[in-house]
Amino acid sequence: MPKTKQFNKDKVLEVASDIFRQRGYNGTSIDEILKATGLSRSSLYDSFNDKHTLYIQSLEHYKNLEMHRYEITDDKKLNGLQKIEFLFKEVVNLLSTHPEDNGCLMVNAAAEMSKKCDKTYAVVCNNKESAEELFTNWLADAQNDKVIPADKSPKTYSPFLFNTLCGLKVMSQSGASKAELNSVVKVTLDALV
Amino acid sequence: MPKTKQFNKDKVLEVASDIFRQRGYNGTSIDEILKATGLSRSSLYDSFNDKHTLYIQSLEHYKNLEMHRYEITDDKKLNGLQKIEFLFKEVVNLLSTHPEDNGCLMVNAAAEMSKKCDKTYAVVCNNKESAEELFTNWLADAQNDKVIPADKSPKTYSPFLFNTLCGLKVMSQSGASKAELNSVVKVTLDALV
DNA sequence: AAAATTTCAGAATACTCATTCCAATTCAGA
DNA sequence: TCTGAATTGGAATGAGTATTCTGAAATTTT
Repeated sequence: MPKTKQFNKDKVLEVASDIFRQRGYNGTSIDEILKATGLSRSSLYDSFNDKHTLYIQSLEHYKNLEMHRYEITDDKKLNGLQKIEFLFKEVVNLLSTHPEDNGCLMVNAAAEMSKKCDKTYAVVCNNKESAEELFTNWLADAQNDKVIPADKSPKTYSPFLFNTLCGLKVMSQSGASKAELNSVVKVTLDALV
Repeated sequence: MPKTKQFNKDKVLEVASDIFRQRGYNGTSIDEILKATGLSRSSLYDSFNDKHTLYIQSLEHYKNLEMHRYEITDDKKLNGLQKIEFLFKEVVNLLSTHPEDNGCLMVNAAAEMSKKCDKTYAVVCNNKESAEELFTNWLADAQNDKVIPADKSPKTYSPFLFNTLCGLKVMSQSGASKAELNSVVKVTLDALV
């Protein structure tokens, strides 16, 4: 009997997370999200409760999407080190392809909200752990394949890789050129071998 | 004949930059700044024009202060590599001493405003260049003192160091422990030798 | 002490924002 | 086709915002 939902919740989160990414939590108005999603005010509040809930769900959606993009690298026939290299090249390409629109919602959320909102903090921490876990696995693979030395413990090098990744996202907002980002990646990868 | 200013502009910028650091540009209201500085509304608008101008001046003030803190390292009787190490240890201490209040205005500004405001972008870029210049000098010193190999070009390693620095500031907002930050620093420094 | 000129307090203005609410619309199932 | 529950558009609400303005208070120099 009920009328069916006229919109797809994931699509809405997709659009919303992109606006939050560009404009931040405090810089985004509900009206902007309504316009971008085409949703009615009532539908939005009915489905997502309030702006803050929508933000947290957008964060989670973004995190899942980004991690999924990263994990796709696993399907490629590459050794662990090559996977790491592939991921970093992809990130650099993404960051430098659209210089005017290349922020990262996770980094922005860490900067803007992490200290003010426990739920944001939880997602941000969770994202860090997931990414580091991925790196840890790839580093271990690389060791098994003897492409990186056995004494370079995956557990200590994975935070280093994640740190570089976060750095790149800030650098790209600070006027760094693609060449510079690539050079940072090269030095980082050299540190592994 | 005129009444003298009842407040010190630098002190106001000090307080304002700290609030902007904690709450971001869009998250900060003029009223909060008035309360924290004790200034009257009229005095603030008389001295700083508007919120946006105050923000840019706060950014510049913060940048100068941070760079000054970094440059103090130059006074110590250390070789280039030791100076780099000292700076990173200081940053890690600062980041982990007040876990609940350890953001960096420059990183936050890069995330929140860099793409939306040319003046913010200019300060953020300028900060990057100043920091990298400092690192370049220290790396060159270290090469002269033969503590790092001659083939590690300061020009390519200084962006790497700045990248690590930015990463640390994001990591500390993402639940990284002091031990983890230190470990990132150790790997970074190992990459230099 | 008076004058000159700034500082200051706070009311007033003119938004913008998140959220609520209600009436009108829509549509799956009987 | 009719019905009932959900969806929807958009007006209404109420709080918060940056900024302006006016007149009173303050203070240094003459």
